[in-house]
Amino acid sequence: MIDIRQMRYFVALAETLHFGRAAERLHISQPPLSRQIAALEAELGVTLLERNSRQAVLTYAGRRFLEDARAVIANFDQACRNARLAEHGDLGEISIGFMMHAAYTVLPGLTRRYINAHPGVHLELREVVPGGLADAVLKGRFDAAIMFNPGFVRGLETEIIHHEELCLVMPVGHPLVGQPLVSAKQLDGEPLIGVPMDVAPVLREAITNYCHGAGFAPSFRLEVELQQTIVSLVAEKLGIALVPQSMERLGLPDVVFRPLENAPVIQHVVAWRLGNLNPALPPFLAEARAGQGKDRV
Amino acid sequence: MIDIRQMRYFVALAETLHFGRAAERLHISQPPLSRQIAALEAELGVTLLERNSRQAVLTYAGRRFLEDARAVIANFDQACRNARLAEHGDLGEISIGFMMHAAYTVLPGLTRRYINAHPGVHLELREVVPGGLADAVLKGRFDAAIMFNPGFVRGLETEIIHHEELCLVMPVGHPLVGQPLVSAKQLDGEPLIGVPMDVAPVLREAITNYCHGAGFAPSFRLEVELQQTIVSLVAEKLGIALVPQSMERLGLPDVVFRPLENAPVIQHVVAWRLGNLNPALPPFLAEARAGQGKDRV
DNA sequence: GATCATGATACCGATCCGGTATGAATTGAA
DNA sequence: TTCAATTCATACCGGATCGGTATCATGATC
Repeated sequence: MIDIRQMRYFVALAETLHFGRAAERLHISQPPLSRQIAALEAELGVTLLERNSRQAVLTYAGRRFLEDARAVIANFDQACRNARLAEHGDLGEISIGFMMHAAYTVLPGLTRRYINAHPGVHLELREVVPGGLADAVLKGRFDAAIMFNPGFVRGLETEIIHHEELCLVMPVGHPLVGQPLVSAKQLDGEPLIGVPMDVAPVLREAITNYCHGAGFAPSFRLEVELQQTIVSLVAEKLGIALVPQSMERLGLPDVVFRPLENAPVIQHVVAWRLGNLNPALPPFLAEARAGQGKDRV
Repeated sequence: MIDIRQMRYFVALAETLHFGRAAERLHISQPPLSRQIAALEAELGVTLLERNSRQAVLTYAGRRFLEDARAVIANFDQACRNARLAEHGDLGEISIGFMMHAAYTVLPGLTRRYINAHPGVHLELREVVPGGLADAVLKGRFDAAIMFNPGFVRGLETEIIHHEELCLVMPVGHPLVGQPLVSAKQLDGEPLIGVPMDVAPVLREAITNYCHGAGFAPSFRLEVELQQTIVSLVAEKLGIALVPQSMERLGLPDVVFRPLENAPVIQHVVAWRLGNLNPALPPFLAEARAGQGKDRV
């Protein structure tokens, strides 16, 4: 059977057109080279070189085979290298699901560092609503997710990589704008805008608990999915809202942000399925940990 | 050293995930397969499959290596097939130079038949003025040429594949239009349009000889390179011309074609350099010969 | 706990590989 | 013309590798 080694021998010979020198380059002696080339030609049923005892010259078929053999050898070696890279997570693919809010916090820096450190890995980023993320990771839809901390979920590993306080956002002209620091009690009776329970349960619960701690139940007038939409609706004087601090960076006009007394802290975690063997995952998690603090805005 | 055979073994194993069945498919027994896979993993330094004695499952690196190995094996086999095809001229490339006039006679049918019969051959067609064609073939610029018969040229092989008579072309209203058959003598004194000597010496000489045979020297009023330009100029009443019969097919208006008494016969040949080893050449020459007669218009 | 299935290991004969020595053919110079 | 040199092919040998048979180790299943 024809062998990749015979191809290597042939390429060396075709590039030198001299059995002796080609053998030297291959670190073998000349007779085995002659024998392997003869065997290759016999097995192919094709004359690759004309030898007239003073020089060797490629036939047309030999010229063609030289081109093809070079490509085959390159692919072969690359395949072996790829296997080694893949084992250490330096080659492959990884899919990350993230809540859209992460696009304003940890995601940009994390992805930039990761693709720089692991250029061979194909990174698939998919933004989804936070509610279904844990389930998607457990089902294998994503290798990892960036989301609000869901607490303990069976089979799901999480690690906190970022945290930020919620703050109050109001339209300009709102009575509370005068306060440099707003307390929970002052929110009683204010119409709130927030995310639906099924979209971002963690965030919603944090707000609810904050209000309950002050002795009242929040009244949500409007529910929309995206944080930036919430801020826009606040600008339209449709209510006030508790949003992560980082939303201030959006720079939307006609709104004012104020810190809250004993503000609820919202945690971002990276989450992955216990037992996920994708070798590209540990390096990703390592980058996520390493970014703690750096990714703060 | 890692070997293409080990890749084949691995692919068979990865596709069955069962050492026994994979060995059966490979027509070997199970122990050598186990040994070769172990050797492959050792040489790669990579675990390709996890075996827990009840089933084997690919690792991530193994999955990657499977894809790569499939591609390598396909390329490898294709390279061997290509070598065999190339030897018989069924794969490769061939460059053909042709005088533009051939585009109205033998070339269309010839190229159609050739590419149908040898779909693996890349055919390069280049139209050039006939004058330099023999030289271009001798210098290796073309593997073959379609041209007027240049007679004997050292180192050049030729074979006649087509012949046609010259005829007279005149503008409508010319005195000779009344004649159903024109003799050479009647051309004496007529202003002629023809090709320059360096562009198509064979054609030019044939016309000159024809006139000399009738006892006069032709007077060329205009010289242009292309036959169809000649006919166009005839239509403009700038002179008359002797052109190959096939030019009548162009269907240019305001001109009349008339046969000549003892008309000069112009031969098309296929020409190639003696000793050209391009394996795609003999099949091309065979098609050129086979087309004799068929390519007549 | 016995049986069955599966892959790994041990060993053996045949084959293949590469090395050394040598032969055959052609070239170039004396 | 002849001799030396170069170059590739052939013959033969020891070692490595391959595949085959027999057998073992390990779980899973009943």
